[in-house]
Amino acid sequence: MRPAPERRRELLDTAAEVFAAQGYDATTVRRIADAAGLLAGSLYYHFDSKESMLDEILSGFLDDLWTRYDRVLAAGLRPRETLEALVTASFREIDRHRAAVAIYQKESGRLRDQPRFGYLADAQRRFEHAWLRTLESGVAAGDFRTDLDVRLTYRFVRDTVWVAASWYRPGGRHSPEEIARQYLSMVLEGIALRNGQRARAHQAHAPRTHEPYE
Amino acid sequence: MRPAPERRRELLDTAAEVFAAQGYDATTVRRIADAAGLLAGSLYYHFDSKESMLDEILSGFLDDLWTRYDRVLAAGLRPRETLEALVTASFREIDRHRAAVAIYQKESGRLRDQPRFGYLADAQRRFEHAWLRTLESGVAAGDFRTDLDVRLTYRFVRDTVWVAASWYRPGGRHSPEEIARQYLSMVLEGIALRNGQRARAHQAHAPRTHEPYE
Amino acid sequence: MRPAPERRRELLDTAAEVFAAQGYDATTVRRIADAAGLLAGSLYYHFDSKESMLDEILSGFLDDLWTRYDRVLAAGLRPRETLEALVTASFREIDRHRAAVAIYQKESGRLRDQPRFGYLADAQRRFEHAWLRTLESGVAAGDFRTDLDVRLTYRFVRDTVWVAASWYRPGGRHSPEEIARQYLSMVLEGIALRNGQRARAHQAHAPRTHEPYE
Amino acid sequence: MRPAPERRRELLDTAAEVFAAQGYDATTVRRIADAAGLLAGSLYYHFDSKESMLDEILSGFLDDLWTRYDRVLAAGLRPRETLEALVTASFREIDRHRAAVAIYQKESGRLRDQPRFGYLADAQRRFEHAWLRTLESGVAAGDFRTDLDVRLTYRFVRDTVWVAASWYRPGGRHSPEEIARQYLSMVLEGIALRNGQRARAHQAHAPRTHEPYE
DNA sequence: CATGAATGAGGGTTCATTCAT
DNA sequence: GATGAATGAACCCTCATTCAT
Repeated sequence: MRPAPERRRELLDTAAEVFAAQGYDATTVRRIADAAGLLAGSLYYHFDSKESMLDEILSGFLDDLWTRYDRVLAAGLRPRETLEALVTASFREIDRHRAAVAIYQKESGRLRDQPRFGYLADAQRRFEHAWLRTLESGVAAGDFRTDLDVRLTYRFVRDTVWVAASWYRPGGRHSPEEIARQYLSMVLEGIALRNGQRARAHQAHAPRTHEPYE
Repeated sequence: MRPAPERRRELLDTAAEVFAAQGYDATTVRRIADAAGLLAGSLYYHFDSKESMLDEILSGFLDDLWTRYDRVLAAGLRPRETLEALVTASFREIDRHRAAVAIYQKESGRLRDQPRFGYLADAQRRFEHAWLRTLESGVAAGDFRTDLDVRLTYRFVRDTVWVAASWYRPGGRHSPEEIARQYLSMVLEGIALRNGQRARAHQAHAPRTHEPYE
Repeated sequence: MRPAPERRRELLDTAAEVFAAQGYDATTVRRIADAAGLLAGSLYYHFDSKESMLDEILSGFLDDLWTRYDRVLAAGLRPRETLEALVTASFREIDRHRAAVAIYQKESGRLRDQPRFGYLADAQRRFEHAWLRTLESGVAAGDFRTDLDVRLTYRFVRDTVWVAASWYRPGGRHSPEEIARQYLSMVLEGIALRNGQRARAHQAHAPRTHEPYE
Repeated sequence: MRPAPERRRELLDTAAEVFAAQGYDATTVRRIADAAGLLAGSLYYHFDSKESMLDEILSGFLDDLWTRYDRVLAAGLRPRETLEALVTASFREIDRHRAAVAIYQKESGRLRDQPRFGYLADAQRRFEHAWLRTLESGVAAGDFRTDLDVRLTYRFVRDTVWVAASWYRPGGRHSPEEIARQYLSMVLEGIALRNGQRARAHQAHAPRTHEPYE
């Protein structure tokens, strides 16, 4: 078994694309091989199994994601800034790992229960913890509204961000940062127009002056 | 013919539950049969195929949904009220058809291309049209912010609502109306705290005095 | 279990028709039931199994056939007259039991080996014996050519007659007797034109003056 | 790609043998696989479906057959010689494609209606046309008797030849040419003994001096 | 590294048959 | 006599996986 990590990456990217488009179960190993330009059996020189491809795709994505999240969480920002930073990091991750995110969205619910994919449940717990802490300390700090159910808010923000992977196409009109900004504006300020909204809204569009993470 | 349609409904509900939990492709017909307490082959007395079960589940849900949406859209409400009504109707639909909504979320992307499921693409177009019109006339009427990309807003609102099906459990702590109210409050006002927020937020919780639709 | 032998016969005729058209294995019990205007399960009030229908159809036909053949064979005719009588009896049987004959042609080869259908092998042996004896004594008596392989001739005559069931339609242009006459003329005299042929051929068409059998 | 086509041919021959013995519908894919010495699923590496095996078997046979028939029909022989040549070609084809012919006999009636096997109906029409023309011009030329119904004669000759596939075993006592000769003798001259028959019959057995076709 | 051919487990589906009503 | 619903065995076919070349 030689190295050739680039070929591996290539094949993995192809697989991720097909998994994302067809769903993991509906994807045959042959379809991946077709897309990659070799025969089904040949994939087994590079990977142990179809499942291990999925595994590698998902864990690769989560590793990247946590690297960034951890940097944000360790930066000691104020709650609202933390939230903004996490959302922005998420959209950047969607940009880099679109297929993996889409797969994660669709399949993680069921995979979580299998021992091999236990790390998905772990990741979810860490997500929940990070977000809840951020929101709760934001409420305590007067950054966020106090009248909302925090769990509901958590789900709202979380889902709101990740589903974007289902329609986002890298290289499209909006950069990930631009999308993050608009999403943050909606999540934080709402979509309803109010007195003085225009001023605040304009702020939301203003170029960020610092980007402490990544 | 006697109580045939009820049995059909029973089996369909069981199937929907399993499809939602495992994904359509990962679900074997035997598993559905197990859950329903009969043998795999017996399902074919009631249905033509696994696919036709899926079809019936999805189209049943969409029919119900459009019945309600159409009532709302025909009511001649102001844009913001229309949006509130649509979101509320959606959460009620999630409450009644949780499994179907979850399936729709996960599978419709891929099914859309098959002739048999062409109605999924149609439905999506009608959704888009209804929502975009509501948002655009809301912007024109001064109900909604003018600085947001309308398509982005559309996706934001749409996804935000429907993903809820992935965690919602009927009969849980919050009624669909209660969840709708909190979501609407977040979507419309945002989660950030501002001057005078408390008053408005309180309003969001106030009991609705009229429910013109459904 | 009450009598109702007419219903039985009706159903059996329907079954025979479908078996003949589709082949026994390709015929589903449900198709027979459809054609007979009842539900598949209801057939089992009348018959033990699909196979027993087939059995009854085939043995019914063979019983009839042997009744006639035996009468012919017992009549003490000269070999050539015996042959003519057997062929004529066969075409009459094709007329009365067209479907059964067609089924017999297609399926008997395979059924013969099953214990339940052992009588098919018996029948074939009796056929062979009757025909070979007729042909051999015909050769000895100077009725038939001496230069032909008798077994080959037997197969030639036998098949030549029975395959007709595959295209024969009762109530068509030609009566069974008419067809028998033409076939006999071809089998006995050949299709080639020869000196004095016209006279003999005409004879073949002449009305039979006696019909000792049937 | 190396010796792939040979394996295909091997498997196809095996399948044809089993189809011929058991009937297409009564034959399970597994049985074919058993006879070929591999597992049922492995057949699908070589063929799309059970039906496509049948298709290939039948169309392969018909292609071969028409190649020979066309050569005969294009040779410009006299009607009687044409008939002799066609019958001889048929028996040679039975020798080479015994199983396929038997399958054709048993199944073509039902298959004809399926779009995929439409070529069976075409073939039948071409057969009919070729034979009828030969017989009719033979009648006109004084080769064949004028007192016979031509359609009946056509069926007589056609069936007479092809059913032989149900009992013929390649490598048996008689060569296909020998069988053809005896059949032709019976069909043309009849089996009845007549004045001067012996001379003509002897001719029928005489070695052919020329074989212009094949 | 890749191919071609095969394996073996299972999946969707069909269908003869049963039986309470 | 017939129906509606179910059984259970088997069938065709798919697909992840293996392995000699």
